[in-house]
Amino acid sequence: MRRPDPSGRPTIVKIAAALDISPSTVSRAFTRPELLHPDTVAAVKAHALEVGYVPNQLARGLVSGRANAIGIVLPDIANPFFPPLIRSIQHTAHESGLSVFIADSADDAGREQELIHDLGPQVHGIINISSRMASRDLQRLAESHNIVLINRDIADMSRVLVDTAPAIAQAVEQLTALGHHHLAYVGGPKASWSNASRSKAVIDAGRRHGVIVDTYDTRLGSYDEAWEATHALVATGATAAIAFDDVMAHGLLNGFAARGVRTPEDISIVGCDDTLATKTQPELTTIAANLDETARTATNILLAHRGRSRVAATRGVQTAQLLPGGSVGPATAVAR
Amino acid sequence: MRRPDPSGRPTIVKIAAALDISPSTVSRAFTRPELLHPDTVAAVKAHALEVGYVPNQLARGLVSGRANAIGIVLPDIANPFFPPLIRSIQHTAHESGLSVFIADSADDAGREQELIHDLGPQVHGIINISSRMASRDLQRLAESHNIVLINRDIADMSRVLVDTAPAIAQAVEQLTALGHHHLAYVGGPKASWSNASRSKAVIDAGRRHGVIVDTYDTRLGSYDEAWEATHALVATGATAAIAFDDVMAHGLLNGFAARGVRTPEDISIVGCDDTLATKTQPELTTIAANLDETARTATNILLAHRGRSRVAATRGVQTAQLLPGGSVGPATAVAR
DNA sequence: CTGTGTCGTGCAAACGTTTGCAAAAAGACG
DNA sequence: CGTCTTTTTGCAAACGTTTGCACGACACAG
Repeated sequence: MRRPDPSGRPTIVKIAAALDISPSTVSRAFTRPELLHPDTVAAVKAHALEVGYVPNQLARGLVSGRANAIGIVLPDIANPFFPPLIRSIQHTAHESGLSVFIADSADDAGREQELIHDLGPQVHGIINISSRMASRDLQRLAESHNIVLINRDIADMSRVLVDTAPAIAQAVEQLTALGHHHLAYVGGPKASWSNASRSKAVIDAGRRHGVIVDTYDTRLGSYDEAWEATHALVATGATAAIAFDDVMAHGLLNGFAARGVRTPEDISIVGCDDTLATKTQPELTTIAANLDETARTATNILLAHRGRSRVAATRGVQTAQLLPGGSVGPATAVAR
Repeated sequence: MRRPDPSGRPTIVKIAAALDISPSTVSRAFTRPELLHPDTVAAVKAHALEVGYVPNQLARGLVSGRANAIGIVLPDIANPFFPPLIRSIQHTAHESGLSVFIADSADDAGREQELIHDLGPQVHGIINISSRMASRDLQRLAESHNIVLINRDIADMSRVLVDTAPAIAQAVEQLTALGHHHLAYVGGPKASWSNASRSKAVIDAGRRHGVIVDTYDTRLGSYDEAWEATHALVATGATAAIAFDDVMAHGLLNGFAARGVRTPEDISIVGCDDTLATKTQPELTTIAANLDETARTATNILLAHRGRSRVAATRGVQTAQLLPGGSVGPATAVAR
């Protein structure tokens, strides 16, 4: 057969030959050293280091049935909410010797499904963040894949959720106390669980405090859409806006500013996810949880089941906190 | 041996058995359909679709010597410069049926080396963005790996560079024409080629136009460092600042604002990379290239050599453009 | 008909590991 | 020193593909 480069990468077999022992022994020196004589392990490791041996994960995964890798599937890498999660997942996985695939579905549920499907055989499992897929499609995929969801709540599937409801309730309460009687929720991506859950939290809290809550839906939840929404918002008389995330809050901030509406004097703004809160002027009041922990939890759910056939359904909840900034102030009369 | 689930994923062998043909034929139906009778191909594909067959990339990569995957290694996923590149690389790779590994080195050259080393056997090649490694270490790695660098210029290695020098020269010229005689360059990450090259471009252009150029070095090139730098900057009498990137430009903008220095009335600011230019107030004047194309070029260099043993050294250059915003204005006398 | 191609398919080896089982070596004990 | 354990090692099969080679079938020319 093909012999690409005769002196290719060192393999277990070559090391075994050089040391005049069996390949199994070399293999075990790395995977089950406690089974071997310490001297043997030392000799193997020394030689391996010398020749620069790196275990071939493909062969490893092939025989053991599952690769030493996990996948991340998400709607849009460029959304600042995701990169910190990715980083944290990758670091956690790396500690266990796993590599990480990344796949961006461009906000397309069909593509998302395809990516999970294609990634399936080469990974131990997949962390699917802010999935846009239909629940039944996810459940079907979960029959043949280890899937852990982040910010998507589906019964019988493993998931880690950031619960923003308490902090949103707190924000609404504070706004009410400051004299705001008319709030607006500026919504994010349609198919997003986070959006549905935040929207509901604002409406519920508004109802409890007897204030008006308008809801502005957007398609993608982008900065530009939020910017544009300010046009409609100024006309309603709302004195405070809660945005789906910080990117949109930022869009509101700048959109209002462009229309001569000052924050927080004329309008109060609350963001979410703390992706750029301290970088705006004024600094955003926002709502956020510890994403590092969210990511680690999700990754560990996946890793806990290495070897086991199926990941048992788990539900992890992370509670977000209200982080006061300078974008909230007392209500004032506004042109309506 | 281990038989985890008797009726596991469909394989080529099972399909072959079901259709009463040889596994080779099934394999060829996917990889070399032109060798087969069209009817055979159709039958195989139909059956494969029905049972939900997905080729096992591990086995595939094992026998063919290289995996159907590439890796991305970079210093910090959370830096907004990278995600668009990642997305573009992943999409391009996906079109060729390749998956993408992501690895974040946390700005640590040692870790970067380790990640490339570990990823090596499971990928066809690695795109190393803004590498922090020493040149000789990279060159040594390149002996045993297909590596394409982005924003790192090393002879005899494949690389794609964003050339900001012409646009920086143009910016300096414009600033000079507006009466600025004292510029500052606020530098980014120490080990970054982009930083070295931008710094040099500012200094060279300043010299040509006979203006003073101060250089402020930072360790990481962060927003906060830029913010802090404004303290020192206001004392020097510089009337314009060119920042390593938009994140730092943003830090300058807000840092100056906090000190009562207005942009562009009191200070002009030029950013780089166009990661958030339109989202600041005023909008940043910035310098940027088409990252999509950069990413695609790098990916294609890697893909062009599938099967070939080694990727030939290539040098691609993308020229960045000056994008006028509202953060540059005429020079005014400033307290010095 | 026989010889020569061409096309479609099958055989079997190989890729680099892991791992169940069994054999060999080394200690323990009387 | 035998015998019995325990520790350490080796053998060989298996994972799911790809691919060099060869064989059979069929077509067409001579």
